[in-house]
Amino acid sequence: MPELPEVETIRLGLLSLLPGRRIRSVDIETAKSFPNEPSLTKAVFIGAEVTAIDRRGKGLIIELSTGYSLLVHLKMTGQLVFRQKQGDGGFGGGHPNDSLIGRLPDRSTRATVTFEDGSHLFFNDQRKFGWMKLVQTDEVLGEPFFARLGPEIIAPDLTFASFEARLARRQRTTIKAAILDQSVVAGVGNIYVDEGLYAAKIHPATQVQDVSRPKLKLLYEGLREVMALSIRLGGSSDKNYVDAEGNKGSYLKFAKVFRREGLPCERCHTLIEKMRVAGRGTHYCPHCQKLKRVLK
DNA sequence: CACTTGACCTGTCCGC
DNA sequence: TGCGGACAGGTCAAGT
Repeated sequence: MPELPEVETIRLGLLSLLPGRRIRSVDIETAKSFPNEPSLTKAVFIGAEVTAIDRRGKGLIIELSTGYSLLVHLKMTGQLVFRQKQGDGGFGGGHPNDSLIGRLPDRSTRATVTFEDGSHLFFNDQRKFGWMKLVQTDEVLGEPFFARLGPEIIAPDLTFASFEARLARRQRTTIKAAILDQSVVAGVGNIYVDEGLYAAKIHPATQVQDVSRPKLKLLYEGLREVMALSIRLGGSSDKNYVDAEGNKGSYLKFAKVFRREGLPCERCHTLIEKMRVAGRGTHYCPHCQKLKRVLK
């Protein structure tokens, strides 16, 4: 899915589009994608006004005037796309190559929210891993997904000392697996963990306990910089990701290793390689990111 | 307990 | 062209 920068880009888009709009109806095509009881949906969703849009880790929180919030997790292939009117093609904005999708709803549309003014919010999700669910606003952070999350990797008050201390809970696994663990820090996924490890010159399969303190500091700084840059660029569009208006993000043009296997490293010109770490496709420079093991 | 591996789905791409 | 298998931005339950 969308990782933190993609979800944040969607949040910013929705923030300029949804607050103040009142929900007229919802059309659920795939029950798995929006499994709330119809009676609850009718009571707290239909007729509600959107009051705020928040984000925690890779999860979105659409706050409603009824004291409930619509939580959304896009997982791997989810999209939340707003259209003023049904049938808008999405190709008319002057950026014809920036849109991945045409008329909506389409084959991957799992639910459609219609507002009083006739505009729509489409929840598309090819693989059906994503979900939307209604929860009382004051209980959102107690939801299992949110309750487990560590601090935001981009939080201004996340210090290096805190980052290091949280990683210490995962000494005997790979640094890549530890960073992907959302309970350690929230928001980093498979693209940005590879980019951050490249920035810090750490081999992704290094045991956490074998990463030196200076390198850990570089990783902390690298992850935060990469996230900030990607938010500025509207995120990464590899396949499915689009923002709230259906447009792609451009971060991948600046990626140093992700999906660049076989291409030269910008630092040393060694060819980028791909391997499997923590069950995920992993991109790295075999020269800049050497595997080091501390023998005891 | 800490850690790893499948499962959840659909679609696409690659080798035979 | 068809078919099988691997793989895809994420989590979670069930294994060891």
